[in-house]
Amino acid sequence: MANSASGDSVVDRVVRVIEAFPEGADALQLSELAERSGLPLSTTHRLVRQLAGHGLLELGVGGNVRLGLRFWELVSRNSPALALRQAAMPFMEDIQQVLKQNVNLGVLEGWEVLFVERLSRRGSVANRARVAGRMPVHISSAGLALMAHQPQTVQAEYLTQFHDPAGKVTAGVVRQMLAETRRQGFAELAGVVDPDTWGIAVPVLDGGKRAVAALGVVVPLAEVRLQALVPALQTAARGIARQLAEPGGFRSTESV
Amino acid sequence: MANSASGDSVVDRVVRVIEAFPEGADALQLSELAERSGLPLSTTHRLVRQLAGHGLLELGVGGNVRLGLRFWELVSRNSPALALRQAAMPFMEDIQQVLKQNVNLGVLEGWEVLFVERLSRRGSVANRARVAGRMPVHISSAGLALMAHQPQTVQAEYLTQFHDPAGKVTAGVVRQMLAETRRQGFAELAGVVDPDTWGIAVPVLDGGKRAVAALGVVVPLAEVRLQALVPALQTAARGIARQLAEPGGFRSTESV
DNA sequence: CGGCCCGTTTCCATTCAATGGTAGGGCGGC
DNA sequence: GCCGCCCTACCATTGAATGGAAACGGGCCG
Repeated sequence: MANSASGDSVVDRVVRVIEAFPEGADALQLSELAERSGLPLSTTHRLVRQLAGHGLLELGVGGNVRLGLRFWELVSRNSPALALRQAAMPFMEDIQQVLKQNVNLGVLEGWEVLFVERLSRRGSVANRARVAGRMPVHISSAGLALMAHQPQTVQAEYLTQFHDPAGKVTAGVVRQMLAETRRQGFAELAGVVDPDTWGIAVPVLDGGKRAVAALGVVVPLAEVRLQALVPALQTAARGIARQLAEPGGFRSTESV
Repeated sequence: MANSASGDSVVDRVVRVIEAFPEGADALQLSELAERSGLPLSTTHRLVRQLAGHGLLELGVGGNVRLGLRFWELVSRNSPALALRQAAMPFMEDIQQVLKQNVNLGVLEGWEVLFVERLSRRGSVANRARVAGRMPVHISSAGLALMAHQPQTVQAEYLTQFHDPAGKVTAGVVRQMLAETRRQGFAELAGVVDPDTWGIAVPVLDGGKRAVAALGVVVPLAEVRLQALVPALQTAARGIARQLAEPGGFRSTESV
């Protein structure tokens, strides 16, 4: 009953608060935030007020809280995500204008794909990928493209821990999909994400042939022209890779 | 010589650290970060390690620090910036395809414009606006469009505090520009940002005729066809406004 | 090869900021 | 009008945050 009954530091708690915002929710009640973050109401209240004081959170009328523009600004302006995005955007737009369909760009984060950018025209087919959203590796073409071009050790580790909550897919199946993806140089996933759509993705490779990102499209199942599509994607991916190689470009996560 | 010699809380310090990243810098030395944030080295080191533990920062090889993808993810996925962007993107792409030039989207933050999105084709003219970057209100067409459609009280307050560091522009001149912008319904700025470019922007108005964002383009000074351009922008701006009005849409900053 | 310099990392006694239970206030619903 | 819910404010307690100092590491120069 003193400094932190739960034994975590102030930083931990701030992170808890930020992480408590569920994806897609724009505003939360203070009490709800407290519950979600697992912190006492008093503590949450104090932290929120402090963060709001810096503009990182914005306080609405009745104690409702949302993330502030300032926070987005601070974090975005130096994020590797932005650098990657900037390098890729022109190529993504080219692809999109030719195909008139969804284009997306993802990176590997944990054992999931994190989508950094998505272009979708009105009228294009549904696309589950959301900007700053995640998807499991094994049910997204971008995920397969990324994982198939990771070092063997990483792939092995991924397959070891792999577990499908639905219990439908086994690690063996995923291994085969990865092998096939690697062999082809691109990933395809028909009707998995959505019954009527086809996902296709190619890796963006760095100097060491490691995938730092994946460039993908989602097209209607009917009109798939792989012969035209894949080369276009691969060309774009090379362009992105070249752009990244330039000074100040994006480097993949090289943690300690 | 105990808890915070400088009298600021842990939250304050975390913010200081994040803010210490200068725009565009992808990695910082720990010592540099400590100096920039004005914190003792030990403290900076401890905070950085904690944040890195949560993936918000990433530690490079020799104590160099950068923002983590996870941070971008957490902050982006619920940011009003993303909501606004999502509503605006399709319209921005339309505009861009017709004009083949830069399109940008900004909001008012403090007394500056914060650019939330920018589309730029290769080959289009230079554009100072960077995503998550800022520009002064009075030297950006987006800024004028935004400020000209704020409540009178806000405009008055802005003009009162206005001060051009270069000393060239007076508040009176800005007032006139705002009036002209308001009269016309769009802002134009020729050769100010860049000598050979023309910036044009229109406000995205909410129900109360208040500008929540500004949609702008940057075109070469030579080929300006206002008659075609402005209506196109205004149409797009209305489309964005309509999209925002939908449930879950972007609401402008309504602080306490 | 050795010494030096510079930056990162670890250690630890001091102390005040963080904590959170409790109480007050305001709004809406029954 | 009464009750319940939620935000806000208060305040004694105490352990987490602090930062100077020293150890560590590695790259450069003499």
